Amino acid sequence: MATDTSSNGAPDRVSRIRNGLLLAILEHRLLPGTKLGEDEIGQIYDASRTLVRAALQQLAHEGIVEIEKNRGAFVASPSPREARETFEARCLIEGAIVERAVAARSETWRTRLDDQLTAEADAEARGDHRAAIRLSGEFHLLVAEMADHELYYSLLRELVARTSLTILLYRRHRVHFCGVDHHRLITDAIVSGDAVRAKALMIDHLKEIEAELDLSETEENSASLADILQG
Amino acid sequence: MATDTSSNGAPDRVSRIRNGLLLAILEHRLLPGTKLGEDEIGQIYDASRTLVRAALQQLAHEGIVEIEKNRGAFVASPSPREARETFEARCLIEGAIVERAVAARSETWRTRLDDQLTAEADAEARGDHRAAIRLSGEFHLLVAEMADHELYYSLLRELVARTSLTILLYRRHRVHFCGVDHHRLITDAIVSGDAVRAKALMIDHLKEIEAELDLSETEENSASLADILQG
DNA sequence: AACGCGATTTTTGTATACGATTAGATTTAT
DNA sequence: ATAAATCTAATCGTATACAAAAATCGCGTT
Repeated sequence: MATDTSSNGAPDRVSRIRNGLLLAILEHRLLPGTKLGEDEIGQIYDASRTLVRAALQQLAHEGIVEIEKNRGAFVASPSPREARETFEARCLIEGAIVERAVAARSETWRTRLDDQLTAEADAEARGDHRAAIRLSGEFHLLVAEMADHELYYSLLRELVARTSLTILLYRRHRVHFCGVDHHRLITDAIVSGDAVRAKALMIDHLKEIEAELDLSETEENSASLADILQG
Repeated sequence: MATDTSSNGAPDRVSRIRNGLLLAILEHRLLPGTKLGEDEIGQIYDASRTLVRAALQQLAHEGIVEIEKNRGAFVASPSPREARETFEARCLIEGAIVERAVAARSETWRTRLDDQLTAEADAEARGDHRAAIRLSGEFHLLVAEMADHELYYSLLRELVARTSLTILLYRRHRVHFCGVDHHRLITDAIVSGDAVRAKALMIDHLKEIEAELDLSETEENSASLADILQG
């Protein structure tokens, strides 16, 4: 399941840059709002600004990076509204995905899901938060891969990345139960063929993550600033 | 509801190129498979290849243009599989959209929907197929705008564009009932507040369009070519 | 010491140049 | 005459150069 644009084996240079940045964002090594200077990135990956720009524009279209005209690219900071919309879309799409995943269940997939859960548990057990947060997203993508629906898969990949940023910005408590146990339950329902239960569990799982966030409207800072200082 | 990337009033040059190409594709003036040479487009819009490339890459990410390495950009030709996935995704997303649209109904929106239907009927009446096909898609986008969900809106915009290409490639009969009457029924259900009926009508409408297409697997041309010539 | 203004430096936007790849035409050999 | 091979023209991939905008710093004023 290559993430490169062109499906030939050649991992073109812009995909290398894109994937490097994406991984750093997904693992929370690059935080929302971080400036992504073209020259700076170019030096790191030994590429010209032309290629860096292409990579940044791809990420911008995926909603993971924001480009401000004449100011440059930054790691995106989804607004509370965008966050809510992302979760709503995920419930909708992942609901459809699990139904398809149940239909596609097999021994092979059971093994892959098990391996995934093991990897997640391992990362959490040894306190590797960066791997844990990344693997947590990868579970959802694995289910999407099962569903054998290219469009749903690519949509979800973007949504998962945005969710990662959202959690970082809005979570209430420092630690976040990445939900390996939830993932376990969902997996059980899928492999046992219980589509209704699997769907319900998946949606509950997503809603629970959303509930752990504080998405109250901090109405666009600047506008409220006057009110706050007046009150 | 600007379609430009940067939401400031300045319609940057790459958006102009992008929108020009998109409109031509949506109105079926550019057909699937058409080569989109960088220099050629650059001369038309009086822009350098740098800007043209940016526009083409945007359209590629939206699935409306396909870029083949070292060969250039072409108007996309969705495969039957991609076509089916597009329709499935539209049913899912537009189902959610109409429910939200019903919740948002008002006199103002009733008027805008009416105007839209009038414009569609007009275009069909005077035989302006290009406008008709474009307006037909715009109806769905208007409902999405009602739903007040930025993410759903932008997803649907891509799906509608892909649908336009799909219809052109796979429709059975030359003429296609663009479905102003369907749109009328959906509108009635929305303004009357009948969410269940509106959703059912919308999904039926989409399934009917899909049913008018011939999406049988014509197995990837090249692979079958050998078989055909041997037989 | 704080603020505002202007020069300098950095960074982005766009065009263009050059090497690499592909497609098409012409030639050559079977 | 057909098919393979080679050459040529057109097109893409990438780097770089230059212009324009923004950010930074330093200076002088209050």
